[in-house]
Amino acid sequence: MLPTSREKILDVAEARFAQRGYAGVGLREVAEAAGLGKSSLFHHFPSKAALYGAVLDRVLERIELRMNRALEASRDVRAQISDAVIGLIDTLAEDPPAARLLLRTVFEDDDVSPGEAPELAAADRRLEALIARVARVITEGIAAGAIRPISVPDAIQTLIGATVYPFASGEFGEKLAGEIFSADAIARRKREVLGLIEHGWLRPIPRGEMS
Amino acid sequence: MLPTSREKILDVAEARFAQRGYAGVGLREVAEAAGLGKSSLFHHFPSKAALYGAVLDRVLERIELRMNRALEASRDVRAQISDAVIGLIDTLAEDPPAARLLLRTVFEDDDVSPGEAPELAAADRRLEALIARVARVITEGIAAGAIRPISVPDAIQTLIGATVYPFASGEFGEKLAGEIFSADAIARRKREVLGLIEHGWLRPIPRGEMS
DNA sequence: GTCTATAAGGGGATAGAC
DNA sequence: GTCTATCCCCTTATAGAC
Repeated sequence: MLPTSREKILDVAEARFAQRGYAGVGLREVAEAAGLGKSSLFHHFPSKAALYGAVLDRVLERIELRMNRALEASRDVRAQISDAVIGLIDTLAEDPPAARLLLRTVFEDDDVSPGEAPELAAADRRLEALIARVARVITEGIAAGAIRPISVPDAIQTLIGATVYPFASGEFGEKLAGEIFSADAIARRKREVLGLIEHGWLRPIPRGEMS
Repeated sequence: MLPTSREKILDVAEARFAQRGYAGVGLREVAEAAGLGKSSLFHHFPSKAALYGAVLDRVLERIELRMNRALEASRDVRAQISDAVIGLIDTLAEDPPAARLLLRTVFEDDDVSPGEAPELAAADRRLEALIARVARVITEGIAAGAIRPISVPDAIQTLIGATVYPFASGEFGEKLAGEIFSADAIARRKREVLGLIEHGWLRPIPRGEMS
């Protein structure tokens, strides 16, 4: 079960783009790591932007698959959100370059704008649909009284920051909190986000101790 | 009060590095935007890494100044954390490229490792001291019973993700939640983070409604 | 302190042989 | 589908005139 040439290229490119960014990666480097000459890359992908788009769309597809499963269930809103967070964290943990690639993509909106390649436009649509779905669930949760009346877009931004960023934080994160992708760190991240959503950080003030 | 040549260069470089990243920015672009020829840049900064380090250290200095003021006060731990969050958000809001520059720096640990230039090493030390200070406050808060027994490093990662990332999210963030640096958006971000710390997202279940 | 000129190398992308 | 060779542009950095 050797990977096809195309998948091998995508694997290599995902790791390189995540580590060094769009501008920092040369196609020569990608091609040779995949066992090809530089020019042969252009037979599989017509441009650097198209390659990046294909890498990005594949990552988003994996996340979409897992999160949609959590959000499809017609259960309690709390459980939907919890499972979506768990699904997102698990996907990011199984594909270490993914988190950094996603955040880099957000930052590099010049080089990887949807107009640069059709693959980038496809990834853009996929992400937009996923976010719309999460927004709908939170909005319904507020309407049903299960969630405080928070700002939904701001809540989604917090969710991204609290789940995606730590898995993208590399050496900095490891120095701060130890191995990022260890089973323990993954479990701690789930507890951190779920606990924060449910209770916040502060300890409830026991009855009779109100000042 | 025209900026000195050095400060003008730093202003231009901060904006460019934040927008396109370390590898994506050419010194020619920076020099000409600052009104110099490319080679003249090397008179002020001996290398690209040194310039980046100077930019980064200046950003961290501003953040340190504001956060230390919030953390120095010998008040209630809750107030220290709230004021530190508010100070961090205000600093990021007053210096729009800062958030993106900081997160890019975390990601680009290859190009901007402390060994590349003394300015980068200085920035590294500054950041380390700031984080240690925040960690101390949270740890004391837990010991005093004001904060739930959370993992301190994970809490700091969440704090970074929930405060820095949204101000770095650029076009993506604007599409999701509107203008990032409007007074309203800044106020909403403060409410979001402080509310999350204090209560979480979920609505407390009213008495007698426990299932 | 700024400039021109140059060095030495890498970038993305294309043409055409095999 | 992979290769070699090539095009043209940009990169960091240095040398030396003014």
